[in-house]
Amino acid sequence: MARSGADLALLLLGGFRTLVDAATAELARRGHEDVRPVHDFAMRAIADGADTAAELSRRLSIAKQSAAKTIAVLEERGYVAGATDPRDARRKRLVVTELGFEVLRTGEAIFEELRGQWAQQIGAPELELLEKQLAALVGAVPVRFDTPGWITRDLGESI
Amino acid sequence: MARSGADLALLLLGGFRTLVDAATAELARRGHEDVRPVHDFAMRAIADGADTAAELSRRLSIAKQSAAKTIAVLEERGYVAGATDPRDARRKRLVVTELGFEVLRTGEAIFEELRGQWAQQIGAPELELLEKQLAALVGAVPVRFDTPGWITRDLGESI
DNA sequence: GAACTATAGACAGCCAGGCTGTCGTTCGTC
DNA sequence: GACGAACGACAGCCTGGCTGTCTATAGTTC
Repeated sequence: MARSGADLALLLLGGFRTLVDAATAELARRGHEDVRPVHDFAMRAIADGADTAAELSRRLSIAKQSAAKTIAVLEERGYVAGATDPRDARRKRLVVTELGFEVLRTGEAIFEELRGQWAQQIGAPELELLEKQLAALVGAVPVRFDTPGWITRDLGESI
Repeated sequence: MARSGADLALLLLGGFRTLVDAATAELARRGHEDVRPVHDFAMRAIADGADTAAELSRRLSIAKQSAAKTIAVLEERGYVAGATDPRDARRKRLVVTELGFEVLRTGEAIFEELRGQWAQQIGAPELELLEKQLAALVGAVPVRFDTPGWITRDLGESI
């Protein structure tokens, strides 16, 4: 029960953090301690066709340089591999490695479990309605990543 | 309509960001361009009795040093003033200045307006139910600030 | 085929907001 | 009076954003 609009914002943030914290912790427990939420989002985008730094930056609405930084981390940790495109020597085409896909699958499963817990608590139809209403309120506003570090840090820890 | 648990998390984050971005932008429009969400939260806590760096750090669940950093910014910008406690020379008692209170009031009004818009879109009873359900789901989990920078950055911009 | 423009990615460096570790000062208690 | 606890300050680190500048390559136009 929010007392004000600011509390509503905190509720939304709290809900997000609850999910993401739990997911990050569980993912770490299952052997992926070096994955943060941002990494999950980035890998999803890469797997989904954003296979160059420039494209990833557009997809996530972040600076090209920030995307390159994230990619460097993912490559270093073995979640993503890159090779120069034979048809365009400027591009470095990215692929998600098997290890990366494992993280994506595990993360998805964990989030699915968490969502199931929520559905149990308030009822599946109610949760669906809540999601529908939130989607309507959020509208076409895309989630961007030029936000404070603390959110993404938790993201990384939870996914 | 979320397709998965991860999408639910993104919806929550999106809702938060939508509110906070709008609030930060509006607050900047009304003359407070240097206030970020963290600052608002910190000022609320200070006004609410967390009037030393150590106490603020406990209230926000952040490191003492991080709290001190935030306080330094708030002091520098004139939103908070501090003086050594005459009864305990170790402590530096903080007070929110009139300028600080103005920001708090303005921020509150803006969030109230935004919440009103949401209530119009999905109906006031529905919004209240949504808040109630979210509160139940989030439970006793306090919002902590050791999260990725992008969330707090947006917070700062929006409140 | 040469010249021009657009795009990819790399390098350097900045900023915010977290963090740890260390330290001197002050308080309170024994 | 001595000792431990708590406060605040200083230095320095990390992450994940950012800008600016640079080179190489590609595509387009003359």
